[in-house]
Parts: sequence; C-alpha cells; structure tokens
Amino acid sequence: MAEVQLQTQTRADEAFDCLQTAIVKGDLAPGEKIGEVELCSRFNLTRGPLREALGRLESRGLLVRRPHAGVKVVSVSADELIELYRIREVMEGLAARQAAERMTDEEIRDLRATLDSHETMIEEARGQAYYQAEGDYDFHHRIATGSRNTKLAQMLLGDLYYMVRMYRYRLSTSAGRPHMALGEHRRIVEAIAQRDGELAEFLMKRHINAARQNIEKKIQEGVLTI
Amino acid sequence: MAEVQLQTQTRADEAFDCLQTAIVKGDLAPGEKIGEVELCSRFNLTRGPLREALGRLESRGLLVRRPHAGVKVVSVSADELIELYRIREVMEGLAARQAAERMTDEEIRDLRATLDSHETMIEEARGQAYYQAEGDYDFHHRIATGSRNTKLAQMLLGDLYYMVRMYRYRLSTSAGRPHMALGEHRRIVEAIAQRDGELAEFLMKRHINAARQNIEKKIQEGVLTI
DNA sequence: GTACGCTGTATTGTTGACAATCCGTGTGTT
DNA sequence: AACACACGGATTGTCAACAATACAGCGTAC
Repeated sequence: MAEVQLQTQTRADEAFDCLQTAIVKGDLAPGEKIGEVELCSRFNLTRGPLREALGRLESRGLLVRRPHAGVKVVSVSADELIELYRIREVMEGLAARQAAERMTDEEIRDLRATLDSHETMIEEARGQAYYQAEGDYDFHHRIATGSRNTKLAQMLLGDLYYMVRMYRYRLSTSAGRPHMALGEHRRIVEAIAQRDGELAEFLMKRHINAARQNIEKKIQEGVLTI
Repeated sequence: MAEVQLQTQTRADEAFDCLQTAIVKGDLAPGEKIGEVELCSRFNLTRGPLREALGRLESRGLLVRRPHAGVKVVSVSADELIELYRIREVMEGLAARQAAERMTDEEIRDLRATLDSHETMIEEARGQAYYQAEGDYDFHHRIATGSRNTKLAQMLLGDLYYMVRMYRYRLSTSAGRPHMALGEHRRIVEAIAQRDGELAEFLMKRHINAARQNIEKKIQEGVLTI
C-alpha cells in the first residue's frame, strides 16, 4: 500500500500494472464482475486512465468487456489452460532454438548461474513454491529474450505467461516435480551452450509437454478445479 | 467516407478499427509520427475514445508510444518481418494439426469450396492480387478458427496477421507463386480431411517456410526495401 | 400463474476544459 | 563558431461533469 510510485510512467501504465498483477495474483477472481468506480477508489485513479488500462487488458485477453454492461475478469476453463500449454510448446520450442543460435556466451553463463541458485534453493528445501512460481518463470523469461525475436518475446512475456501464471498461483507443485524440472532445464541449457538449436527445441517442447501432462493429471484427479 | 456506422459498438471500438485498417493499408506510413488532435479531426472522434484505442493498438504492437512525446506507427525491419514468419510457422503448424483433429466435416467442405473459388479466380487471371491478399488470408483464417484453440486463433488473427498484412500490401506477388501456394493449400486440406494431424502440421510449416524464403529472396534482390 | 412490457436507477460511454511535460528556438557564453 | 541553457509554444496526460444505455423490479395483461 505504498503511496510512493515511479513518476516516470503515466497513470494509465500504473493502472495497467496494478490490474494485471491483481488479476494474476487472484485478488480479482476469474469471472468476477468489477465496476469502474470501485476500481478507481481501490487504486486511487480516475476513470480516464483506468479505461485506457481496461482497453489494454481486454486486448490482451485478460478481461472481457460488453458495451454498457461492465467488465469482468476472464475465466479460463481447464481445456483452455491445456490449450495454452500446447501453444507454449511450439512457441517456446522456437524460442529455445533461436536462443541456441543467438544467445551470447555471457547470457549462457548467467543462465547457468541462475540454475545453480535454483538448485541450492531446492536443496535447502525452503522455497519450493518460489522456485515453481518465480524461478521457473525466470528461466523461461531468459530464453524468450535470448531468442532475439522481438515479437516472439513480446507474445510470450506479454500474453501467455500472464495467463499461465494466473493459474499457477493456485496450483500446488507436485512432490518431485521441481527437481525433475530443474534437470530438464539443465539439459536445455547444455544444448544451447553447444549451439544445438534442434536439440534445444526438442528438449524444450518435451519439457513443456511434461508440465502439461502434470496439470492434466491433476485436473483428472480433481485436485485442480477451474 | 461513409458517415453511416454501426451503432451497436462503441466509439472506441470504431476508432480502433479505423486506425487498425489505416495502419494495415498503409494510409498511416510506418515510422510516421501522428498527433492525437490530427487523428481526432481525421476520424471525427474526441480524444477520450481515441486514447483508449491507441492503448489497445500499442498493446498489440502496431504502434509505439513514448510518454508526452507522442505516438508513431511501428516500423518493422526486414529482419523482424522474417521473424514474424518463423513464428507463424510453428503456430500455424499447431493450428493445422488441431484443425485436422477438430474441424467438422462441414467446415472441411467449405474449405474445399473456398479453394475451388480461388482456383477459378487464378485461372481467369483476374485477381491474382486478390488471391494473394485476401484469398490466402481467408484460408489461414479458417484453419486458425478451425483449430478450436481460442487463444491460438486470437493470437494469429488479432496480432500476427495484421502485422504481416501491413507489409503484404506493398509486396508484389511472384509470378508463379499463387498457383504454387494453391497447390500447397490443397495438400494441407487433404491431410486435414484424412484427419492426419501430423501431416497437416508438416505441410503447413513447409508452406509458410516457402513463403518466407520467397520474401527473403526478394529482400536480397532489393525488390523489397523496408 | 406466467409472461411481457414499462419505468427508475445505476453504471458505462463521452465530452470539453485544465494541468503537466517535452521539443524547438533563441540567446548568451566559452 | 559551437555548445549549453532557458523560455515559449504545442502536445500529451488528467480530471470532473454530462449523456446514453442496460439491468432490475414492478405492474399489468393474457
């Protein structure tokens, strides 16, 4: 609830960020109808910038708007969540391949260091949740930007990840999954280090496939209800 | 310049459509800086709805905005155009595979009929440009929606195609390319009709790969300067 | 008893004026 | 002559009031 805010960006940007994180974190539940004036008082904004932010969020598919009828947070069904992973599979596969061709040696070093820090975190057994939520995101983030494909990174970071994280927040991680995921990450990085784009793509696709199957299993078990 | 307009949608939607088509058609040149008041008088709007539309367009990557410094149409470099086709390759490959699994028999019939009409258009030699510009778009549009993957269709139809069409408008089609593209389309449809998702994906990826190479060649020849 | 239509209220969409910020131009200095 | 700084104008960002529309509740007709 800090009143201090970066003055460099505009209020509309601020509203956009606030709403986006609120939706992703679940403070605004999926399917929830939200009034403009309520949001204004909640985030200390006026309706002008707010509406601009709402337009952007609608365009990104995080909420739906019906004329004169209000705006409500998008609710993604279980099937649609699975579909999201199918998209990630092909797009991040491409990102991994291009990253193998274009990442600098320095970036690869940083990537390895990131995985090392993740490993210690997991071994110390504190912060499994952190690893799953933020560490995994960090890894994929670096690959996306490392692809040097502006539009690809934009679509992954700006569209897909937010929708996935929106559900990952309420998704408890399976027992051995973080450790297994880390191993998969390591192999992907090694393929990138060897500049083997084809292998990196294959491994990344398999990695996301495994994550998808993990979620599918949970949904069938009824652990995750959407 | 028709004054009549659908009253069902809001002014912001109208502004969004107007600007989007203006950018795609080239009425607003890439890199061109545009003032808000000028746009208002040009499209008979006020600044409120206009700004909302600008926010949406920025979010989709069709224009960039610097705070207090104005907004200008995004200019995509030749390299970035190529990267767009790399993205299309994997995403439309996925779309073709899922379309093969999920399209109804009726949709497949319609798709075949569409290709037939394209064929007569090409043979009559009138409307090569039409085929390349709109017919091709029509084909890929149907595949995307036929995938039954909401987000995938949204990303293809809402993001990628507009950026591609923005440059296709000034791209003269190669001599024999439309006829060859039609043949590739036919083979993709047959794979879908046989419910062979793997093959459909492969053929679609190769199809877009060919289109990309066609553009790369033109850029190297200096025919297309971006 | 149910279905249809009407009206009131609350919410959204729009407008025009006001405030904050940046860019170009001009002048002064080195 | 070239650079730095400051000022004015123009443009963007923000605000609060006005108009238009949809939803809910009630009444009436069938």
